[in-house]
Amino acid sequence: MRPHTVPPEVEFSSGPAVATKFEAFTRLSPEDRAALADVTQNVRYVEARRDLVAEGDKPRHVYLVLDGWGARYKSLPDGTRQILNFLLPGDFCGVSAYLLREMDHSIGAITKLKVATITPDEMQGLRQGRPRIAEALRWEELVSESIQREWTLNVGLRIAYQRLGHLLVEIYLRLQVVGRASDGRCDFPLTQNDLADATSLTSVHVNRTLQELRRDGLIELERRQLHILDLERLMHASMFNPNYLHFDHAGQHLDAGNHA
Amino acid sequence: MRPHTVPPEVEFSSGPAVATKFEAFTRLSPEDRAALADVTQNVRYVEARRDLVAEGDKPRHVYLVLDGWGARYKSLPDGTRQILNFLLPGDFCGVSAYLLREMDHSIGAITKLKVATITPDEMQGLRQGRPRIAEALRWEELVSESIQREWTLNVGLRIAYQRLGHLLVEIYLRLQVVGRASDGRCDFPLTQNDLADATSLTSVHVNRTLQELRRDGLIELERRQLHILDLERLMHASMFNPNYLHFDHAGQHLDAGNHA
DNA sequence: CGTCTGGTTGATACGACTCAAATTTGGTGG
DNA sequence: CCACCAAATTTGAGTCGTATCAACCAGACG
Repeated sequence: MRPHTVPPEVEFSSGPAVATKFEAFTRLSPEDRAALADVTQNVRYVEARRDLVAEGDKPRHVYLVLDGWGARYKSLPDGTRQILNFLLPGDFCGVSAYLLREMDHSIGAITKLKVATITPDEMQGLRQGRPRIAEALRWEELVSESIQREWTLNVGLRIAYQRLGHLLVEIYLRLQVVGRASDGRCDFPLTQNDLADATSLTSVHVNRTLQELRRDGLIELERRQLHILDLERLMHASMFNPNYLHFDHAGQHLDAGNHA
Repeated sequence: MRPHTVPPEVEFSSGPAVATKFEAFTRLSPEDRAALADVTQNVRYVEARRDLVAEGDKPRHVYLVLDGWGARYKSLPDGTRQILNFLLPGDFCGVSAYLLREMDHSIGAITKLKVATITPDEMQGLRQGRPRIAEALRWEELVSESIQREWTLNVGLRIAYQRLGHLLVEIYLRLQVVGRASDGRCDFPLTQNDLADATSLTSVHVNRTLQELRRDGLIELERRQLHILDLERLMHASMFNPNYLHFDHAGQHLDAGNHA
């Protein structure tokens, strides 16, 4: 166990997260991987709790999260804030946003964030030259839309206990697919306040509900480390159906016929 | 005023909804319009309250709503249902879904639905041959993602009064952009039950909240007709910021240079 | 003319919020 | 290495928005 003076954005290792994730959809050739590595040269860091992009900005770049956690969020005039999704290592954002005049939401860093800055032109080149990556990018967008739908349902239909459980499972599975989680364990840099903003609960209620989840032997959560003690049971308790994540290698048929 | 024996899916007229909507983003050439008309030859009808596609289905076609209202929705094992978005005339669905093994949600008809069935190949052709339409399709997807985010926020952050108000405004503006609404008036085939499923309220509470909105002189709603009496005030009351709809002709720069 | 769907009303219950304060944790500097 | 501080977590008490349950009503339809 690492000393808790180490910042939470410490790297888990296991290669570039995007490539690992894309393998949940298709199989990449060495050339595909090289092309991905190519466009991720331009790195930028954002300090924890600072914004990467703000609502109202003109979208210019595509970003790829290399390390750290971010969040899409939106604020209301009355000061309330809704986290719309978390950005985890391997997640793209703003793939086509350059078509819009201005951002309709903000993106902030939860931990210190390491992102690759990619130009629309580079994306275009990637798409034209590497058809499998083009498909994987499309797939990623579909998954991200699906996640957004599931979040709508999550805040709409589930009570606090299931809602939090559902969120924990989703984060765990998404980290697992990029090689950042295993054995029920993962880094978990979110404060109870973040969880509150993501689940539309108050931090007080999040606190009490987490205690319930702990009391029921479903999770341990301390020192920014999450340990899911019984994934099956937690999934059941929170009515979690993993189908919406589409981590099912649906694009494997693309493997054949491309040896370039 | 039409007699109320006429079914709610009666056509408002004003040309193909998609083309009208795309004009909120870019300017289409006659050839663009012809290409759009070309791929919408294959028409299918779905009776009110039947499903167009069900969760678990293998996605095969792209659909374009020509007339009538539909809804994306998701059900939970406990029988509750969340409407995730409404499909209005001019809305595409499943543009890239063929990449996925199975649907993660269902799409049902609210009223009798008239949809065009488009094959992925036809979409591909449209994209390659008509760059402006390709961009408009991309724009449409971005808007639809943005709407989904706003719904997450809507059910998460707003209280019943604002939440319903917000939904009514959104629907009105979306209908307006396809020429199906004006002067604060539009068809409104949703039952209070549908509104409940869309806002994550109970139909009882929807009923009481609609009465409040009426009492405050913001809306009239009867005989499947919505009349927004004071759009400005309703928008203000529900903290409605139209930026997320991106009806701002962001793609007008594409107009020039294409005379084909 | 009975049936059905959708809308309306009333009474009661509960999940989550609010407000307020105390306690713990992690980081910082003397 | 300990004192100090800010941020995060925890606890308690009271309140409120919305759900639940249960009737009842109105118009559309066969």
